[in-house]
Amino acid sequence: MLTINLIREQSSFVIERLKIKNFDAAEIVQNVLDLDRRRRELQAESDSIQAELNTLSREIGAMMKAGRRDEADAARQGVVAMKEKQKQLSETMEVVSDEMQTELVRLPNLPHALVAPGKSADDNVVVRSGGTIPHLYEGALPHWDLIRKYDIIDFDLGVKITGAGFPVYKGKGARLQRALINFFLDEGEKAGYREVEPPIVVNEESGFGTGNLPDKEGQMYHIGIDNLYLIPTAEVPVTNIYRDVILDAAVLPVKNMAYTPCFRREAGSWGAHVRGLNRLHQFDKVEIVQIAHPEKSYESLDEMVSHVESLLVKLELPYRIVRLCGGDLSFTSAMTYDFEVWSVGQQRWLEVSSTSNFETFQANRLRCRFREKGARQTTLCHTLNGSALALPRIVAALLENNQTPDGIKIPSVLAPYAGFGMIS
RNA sequence: GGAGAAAUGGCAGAGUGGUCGAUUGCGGCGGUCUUGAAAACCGUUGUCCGGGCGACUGGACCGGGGGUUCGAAUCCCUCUUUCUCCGCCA
Repeated sequence: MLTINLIREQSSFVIERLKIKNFDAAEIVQNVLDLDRRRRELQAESDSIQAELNTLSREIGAMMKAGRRDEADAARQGVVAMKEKQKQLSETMEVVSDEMQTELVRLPNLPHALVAPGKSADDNVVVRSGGTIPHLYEGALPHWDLIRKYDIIDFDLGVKITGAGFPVYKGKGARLQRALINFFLDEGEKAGYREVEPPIVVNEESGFGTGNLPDKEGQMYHIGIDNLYLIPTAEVPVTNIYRDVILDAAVLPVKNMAYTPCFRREAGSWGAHVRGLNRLHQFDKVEIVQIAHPEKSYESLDEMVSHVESLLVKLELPYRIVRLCGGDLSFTSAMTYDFEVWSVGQQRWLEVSSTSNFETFQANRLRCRFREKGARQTTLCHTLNGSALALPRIVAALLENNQTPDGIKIPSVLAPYAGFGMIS
């Protein structure tokens, strides 16, 4: 959520910047400004009547104490009408304030100045690439055939137990999952992230804090009886640790990471390009999250990008890093780098990580602030997060890219974690 | 799931209808003293929303929401959470 101050002071800038996201903000901004003005008028009036009431109440108290009953009773009569008026004003103010909030929440985050204009993923900017793309050998298979051949991931079994998009990992397939999770967590720890294990169901307020509610309501599994949501990413519980928190500037940046399963309904997004492990309803992911000083948050973003990149290098996967253009940027993000690995079996890039700076957009919803030493004022933090990494597409790429006629080779960095060097 | 008790500022813990944003202690910050530190002493120390260039100033907040009252941390209703006992249980 954008701050009301920004809109008050720089409304035309807001409208201009949002054009990069192909978002026409003019009408909403105008509504917000009107409602904000009205809200402040109502508050001024309501507050002054309340101040008067408070004074009168104190006087009545003094009269009672002094035993002047008659005067007190007379004063009491006069207060009733004022009370009614005040009540109406404050109720109206509530309504106006809620309306303003509703409008404000509809505005996406402003893209950073470096974000290029653009309509779709085609306009994203490749900033770096690495690794070598392996050549297909005769008889090479896409991963959905490889997992059958070696009997390591079973989609049919998942359908039986739950439904489509909930695979069962078996034997070395399950072991490989665990190896990747441990490898990612160990690497994260070396990079200074504290591991946390958060709840994987969250309440409404947490969903709102990170911007998943109300915007992406349909993407999450909802447990109606308890009004809780299955997390689509560890970002939600981990970032919400810092909801309603005022941090000491000296502790920034705060770095946390978590492994969790993630649940996504993916309503209406099925098709030929999402076969196999490409898109699942449940998958595993290690997420890194930083709470940063506003002046240092892009340093944090760079550091996170380097960290994610180092994982791909160690896994010996061919990758590229793209900076999303305005049209591809999410509602909440100011800048996002996507990481893609080359899938030799499918002959295309697969997104395996999305690493973003949300600046104050989430922090404003979360009321996550910090204070400089000795300062009285609090300031909104910047929040960032990134996948480091999401498992399924990494597994897909590992299987496809490392297949040989004799089996699938496990990258040397993973072998000690997996306990085997080959799936055959 | 049943019965009971509780929820107050960073923490501990007073306050049961009137000037209480809230006694006090600890912690934090600033200072005096000291070669330095500790101790001691003095001062200061919540958040949010308005108004004002500013000094400053109005309002709200004692778990959340609602009610009674001229006036609520204090009384009533409701929800949530925590603790104790019982039941069930990984």
